[in-house]
Amino acid sequence: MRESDLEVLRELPLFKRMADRQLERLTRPASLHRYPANTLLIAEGSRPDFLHVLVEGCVELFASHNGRQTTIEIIRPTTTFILAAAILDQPYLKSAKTLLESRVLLLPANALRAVFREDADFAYAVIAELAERYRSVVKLLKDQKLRLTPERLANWLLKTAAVQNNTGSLTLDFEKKTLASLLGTTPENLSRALAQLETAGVKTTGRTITIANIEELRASANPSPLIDSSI
Amino acid sequence: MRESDLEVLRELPLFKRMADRQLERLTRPASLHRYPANTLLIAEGSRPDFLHVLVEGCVELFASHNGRQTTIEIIRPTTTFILAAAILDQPYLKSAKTLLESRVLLLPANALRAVFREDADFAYAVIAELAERYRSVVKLLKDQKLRLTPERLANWLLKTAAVQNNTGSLTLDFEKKTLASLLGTTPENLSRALAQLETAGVKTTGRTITIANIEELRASANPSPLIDSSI
DNA sequence: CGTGCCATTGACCATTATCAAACGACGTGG
DNA sequence: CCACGTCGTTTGATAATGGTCAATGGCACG
Repeated sequence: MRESDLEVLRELPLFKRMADRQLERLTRPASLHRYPANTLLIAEGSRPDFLHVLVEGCVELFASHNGRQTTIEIIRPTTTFILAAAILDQPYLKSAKTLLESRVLLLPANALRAVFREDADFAYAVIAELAERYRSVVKLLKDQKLRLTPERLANWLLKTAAVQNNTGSLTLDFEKKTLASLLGTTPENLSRALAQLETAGVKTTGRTITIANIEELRASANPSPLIDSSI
Repeated sequence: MRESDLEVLRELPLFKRMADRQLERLTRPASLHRYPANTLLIAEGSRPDFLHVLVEGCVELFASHNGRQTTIEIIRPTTTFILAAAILDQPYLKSAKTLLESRVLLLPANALRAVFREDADFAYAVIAELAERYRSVVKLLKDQKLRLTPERLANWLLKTAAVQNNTGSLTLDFEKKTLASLLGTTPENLSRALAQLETAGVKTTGRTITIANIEELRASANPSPLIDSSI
């Protein structure tokens, strides 16, 4: 592992306050990999050998059942993923694949489980991380059950535009069908939902979407901190 | 707090291995309450002062937005609820109300946060609990996004019948409209979904539902351990 | 310069929600 | 003990939402 990667790890809330000795114990057997876009990293149902940390790129978490498939989350650096499965040593509930060329750090799950039994600060960081993840999935479930597709889209646009820049424009760096699946709909209906939002000042040209008037869109999206906040 | 209630607490995975001294510190300021059915215990958006433990009865966790409302979970004894909010000291994402007369133990959230910083066993138990909760919400989200209403109902029936007894009959102890909301549909459509499952041997009389042939229902429900298992 | 896949559009169908009405269980008060 | 009202459930009719199928155009990549 390169020194610069170790620094990246140190920046994560999960590892920020960890004792040097413990961090070394975790990172010594770790390895950093580079994957091209559209590489399957994890297959739903398999056993978790590693905690994954996305260092660079973009990863989609998705699940399949009965011939259907849905996107659960899209992960950005720097984030750990599939923490719960690694901790419990239970089969992955989601598959993971790269959407862009990505660098991923693999930390052996057994080292992880050993370390947080000995490092109270780390144990607390894991608690905080899991609690936040829990809340974010609850928000996804509320979004799905309490909103119609155009509302989900409008709120997603507001959130994403706010993260990318604050000028009210955003650019997708993955396919629209992936966004459709994330929103719980089909590519066809995403197209229609985007067309429908034109009346609220949303203009789509290829992968770039501009929001003419953020306040106007916000009024129709009706965002709620109990569904849309990142915390 | 009565001695018998303390024993109940000790049975929970969360408190099983906790040091006596720490448990006492947590339970000294705790209080046990009895609530009639249909009592609001927690309002979405408010601040978490207590970790709740359902000791007896039945509690519904639900969320509202934009005039809509949906049930997230139905909790049975003995279970803690709204753990993540209490740990992070963040606003509740869900409301909670009793569906039956219930007894609920309230543990002050600040005592909770103090204790798991000092008791490694407890910290680990919290980690395991949160990881399991996280996985169970992911399963709910998959259920919602990957299945149609009759499939969700069929799988819910199989799970619930297995928990209640193994004879293939089950009795609801709450209203059908609550089940409808849990399944992400309306009472009208739940009625129709139940009628539809009659062809698979499901017979509804009032609040009692009998499954003539479990294997036949299972074939049409297509359950998956990655969505339906309780672990 | 094809070939293949994504995105869009239109037509159609499936699923689900809403509205309305009727029925029945339950509890209250006469 | 019965009449009545309330509310949950069911059923039917209708509307809205979303999914599927098919066709087209565009763009990237070989």
